[in-house]
Amino acid sequence: MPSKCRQCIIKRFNALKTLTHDELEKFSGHKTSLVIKKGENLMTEGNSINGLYCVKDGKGKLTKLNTNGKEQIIKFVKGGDILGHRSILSEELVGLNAIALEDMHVCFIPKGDILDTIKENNNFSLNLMRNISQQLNEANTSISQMAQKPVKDRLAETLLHLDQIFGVDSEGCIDVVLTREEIANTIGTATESAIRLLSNLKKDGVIDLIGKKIKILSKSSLKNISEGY
Amino acid sequence: MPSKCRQCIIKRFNALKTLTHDELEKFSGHKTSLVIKKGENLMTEGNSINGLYCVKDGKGKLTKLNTNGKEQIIKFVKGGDILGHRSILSEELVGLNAIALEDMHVCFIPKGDILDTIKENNNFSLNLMRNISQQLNEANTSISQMAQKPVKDRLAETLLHLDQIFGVDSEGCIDVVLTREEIANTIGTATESAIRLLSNLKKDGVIDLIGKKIKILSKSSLKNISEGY
DNA sequence: TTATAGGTATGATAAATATCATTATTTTTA
DNA sequence: TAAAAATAATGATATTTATCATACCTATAA
Repeated sequence: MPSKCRQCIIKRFNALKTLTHDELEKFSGHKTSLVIKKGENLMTEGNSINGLYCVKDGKGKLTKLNTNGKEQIIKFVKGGDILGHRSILSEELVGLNAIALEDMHVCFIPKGDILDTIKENNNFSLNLMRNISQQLNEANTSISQMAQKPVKDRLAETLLHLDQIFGVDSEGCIDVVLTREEIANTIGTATESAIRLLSNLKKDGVIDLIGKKIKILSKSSLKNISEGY
Repeated sequence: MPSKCRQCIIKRFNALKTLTHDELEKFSGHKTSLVIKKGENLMTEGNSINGLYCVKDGKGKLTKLNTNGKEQIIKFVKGGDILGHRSILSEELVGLNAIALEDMHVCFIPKGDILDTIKENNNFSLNLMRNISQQLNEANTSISQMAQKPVKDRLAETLLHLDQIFGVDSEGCIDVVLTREEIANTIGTATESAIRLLSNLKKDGVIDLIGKKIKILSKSSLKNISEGY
């Protein structure tokens, strides 16, 4: 049985925090809870959806398939993130794939409820807008880095970014499991190149590699590398 | 003397089209008209502003300065574009430089008026959100292309994009004057590489180079090249 | 357990791209 | 207008990155 939105801890971390008691009750009544198994798609490029997804827990990746068939990872998501905002603004199709990196719990809130709330609750609109706007800002930074930084710098940048998003586990490793290919698809390089550069960073004592897990040994070194030193 | 917002043709092309007669009158009364000379900054990375800019005419570029001091062009702007939305959503600093590629006429509308309108006019909010959301979508596509396409493909893509944004002049050339360095800073490559690739495209009869101006001779060829063929 | 597959690692080589150098051309300034 | 500065073009070379080949793990299933 799905829990109440009012009791959901996640609502504190996103635009939902501006909702009134009544608005939360309405969402609760209309929402659908779903489980996305590791490897499954929550959203698929080119499909249409009719509402917002609110991620309760689990980790995922947002990807784009290139004309050459290669996957580009655009962004990582986790609990508290809201997906599918484009569907409530226009009839346009979904632009990205959302794929679970581990089992995810997600709530789906239908478009109608969201649009009603946008009309009635000004703070909700502003928060949603702020969220999209911040994503745009991050995307712009990303464009600049992809265009101008060499692969080594982008890898360093990405490791710091993953650390910041997902934190570390009890062993001090970045708390997300990615294949080398996924790392390569994030920084935009060949898998072999990503592997080679990771090995170099390990040889230089900047990181440690424990199976697929990555442990950052020196953030300051990574920061320097990411800036070209 | 500044003209009335109500009479401004530009308002038809952006979120301002949703404004009521009274709202337009209010904007008219509070707005500032300004002229940005070629090469001058309308916004500067790291500064703060307190309102929205609405571009009446003229062309500009949005850029980001990298840690290595290199300019990355993120987006081109022209009449009808709205800049500075982040300033009305949060106190955060401007993330991009807006620089005039030719003399621009711009109106500045103070934050207060915009926020009032967002509260009162739901369609205005939705349109603004839609605008930002579309920019995010374009940015995501851009990340993917920067990360995965070779320079030649990105150049072809960019030429088609410039044609689409700015159209052509009476001679059939893309109607914007960019230096080779600016083209290089758009696609993320060295100026010499951009020059070389442009020369190749000319040799292959895909484009013509007339001074700084570029004339597309075969859109379909460019499209193919942009997709890796 | 052994086979099998998917992922990781590393070397050799090829291709793409940057850098440096030099000359031409255009634009700006005095 | 001539001189200076900025931009454009092109060659030679160095560096970065991709591709191909192969070997090595590690998890999973027969």
